[in-house]
Amino acid sequence: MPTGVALRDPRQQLFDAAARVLVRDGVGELTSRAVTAEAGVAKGVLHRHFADFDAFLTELVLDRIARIEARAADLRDRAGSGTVTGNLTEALVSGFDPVAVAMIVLVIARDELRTRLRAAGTARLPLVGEAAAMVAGYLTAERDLGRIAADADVDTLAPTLIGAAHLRFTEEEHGPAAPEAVRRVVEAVLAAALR
Amino acid sequence: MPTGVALRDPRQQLFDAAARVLVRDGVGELTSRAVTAEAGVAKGVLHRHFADFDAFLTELVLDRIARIEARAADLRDRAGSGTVTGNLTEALVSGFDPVAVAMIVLVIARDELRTRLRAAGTARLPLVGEAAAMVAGYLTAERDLGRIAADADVDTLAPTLIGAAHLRFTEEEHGPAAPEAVRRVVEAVLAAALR
DNA sequence: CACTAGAGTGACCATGCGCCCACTCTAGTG
DNA sequence: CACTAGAGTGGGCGCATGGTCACTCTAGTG
Repeated sequence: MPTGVALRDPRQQLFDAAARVLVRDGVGELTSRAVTAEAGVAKGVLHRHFADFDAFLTELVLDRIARIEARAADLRDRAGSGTVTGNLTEALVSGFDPVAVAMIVLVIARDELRTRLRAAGTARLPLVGEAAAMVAGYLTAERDLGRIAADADVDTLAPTLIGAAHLRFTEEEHGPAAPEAVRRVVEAVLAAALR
Repeated sequence: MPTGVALRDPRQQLFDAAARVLVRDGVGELTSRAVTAEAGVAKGVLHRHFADFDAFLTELVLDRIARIEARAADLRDRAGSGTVTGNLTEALVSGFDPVAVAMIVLVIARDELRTRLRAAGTARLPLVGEAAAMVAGYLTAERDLGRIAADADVDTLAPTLIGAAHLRFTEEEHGPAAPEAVRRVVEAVLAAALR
């Protein structure tokens, strides 16, 4: 069924399809065929818009990173209001949604992807690194406001929170957020800093 | 070059070869061909000793879990001597060696593997779950000895420590242990419990 | 209204995977 | 010393993957 009609935003359409496949079927099923089929387009579309499949995946991850960065401002604006524990729990729960977790798993699983992402300027483990920076920024703001201990080691606390929360979600196997468990983790890590 | 001579412990030989390939070349290169080539045996050997490749991988992970469990007793025996922080740092650094990290990455990457491992009775994320149980046991012992706060939430602290430490190593990309970073994580998480 | 540049299509290709199995060799048996 | 059960070998099969490209259709142009 050949069509000459242009798709609307084929790149984003493919990104969304890939996210659906990833969350629904897992990394093992994330193939170029599965993505294009899910998007309802021919295989050729992907290769017209991306150099190769790994380039597509790289841009997919970078696209998600951009969204996380957009949310970073939100968390930082919360500094000073509500409770530190509550703000962090909410940010971690909403930040590590099933798609974000699947994306992290994807990066872990695909060796090649890490190389390309590093070439794209995203050092360390992407998504996690961005998320840690976001949390560190918030914690610094709270510290400046005197709401957490002045000697709190922000640069250690941030990746610790992310790591522990990340594991929680990985363990849950892409399941729905478990805010209670995340809140306990946040409380445990910040217990000393909050006094 | 056909040989009828029996190999010595071909299963363990293949396990070791797989670990080498995994650490050296990454998950993407861990194929049945690569493993048997690394072991210096023909492809057929693997299929004589294991039903299929995923069964081999499953047993590989279970083999590593057994080693971790064997080390659990060591950590628990340390309760009461040295420092809590030091004991945990050492256990986490030696426990999350490159092979263990690669093994966790392998489990994350292979959807099929998780299903099989669960069927084998290993619930949650294997290796991580075992390690958390090990740390929880140690922390409980220290709490009974009065060396950490009586109200410390051991069951939250343990997976938090594992998660944060795990991320450290994943970020480092199978690199050598970074005891300093791990020690800071341990101190941050236990700061309140140690008062 | 003829023309064309651009976008989507899908049969096809090479590659590499897990797996099979006819075969060879050896060590043990009586 | 003939026989055989068992273990290791490796060419090759079927399949799914990522990638190619001659083709078709459409929207826009002068």
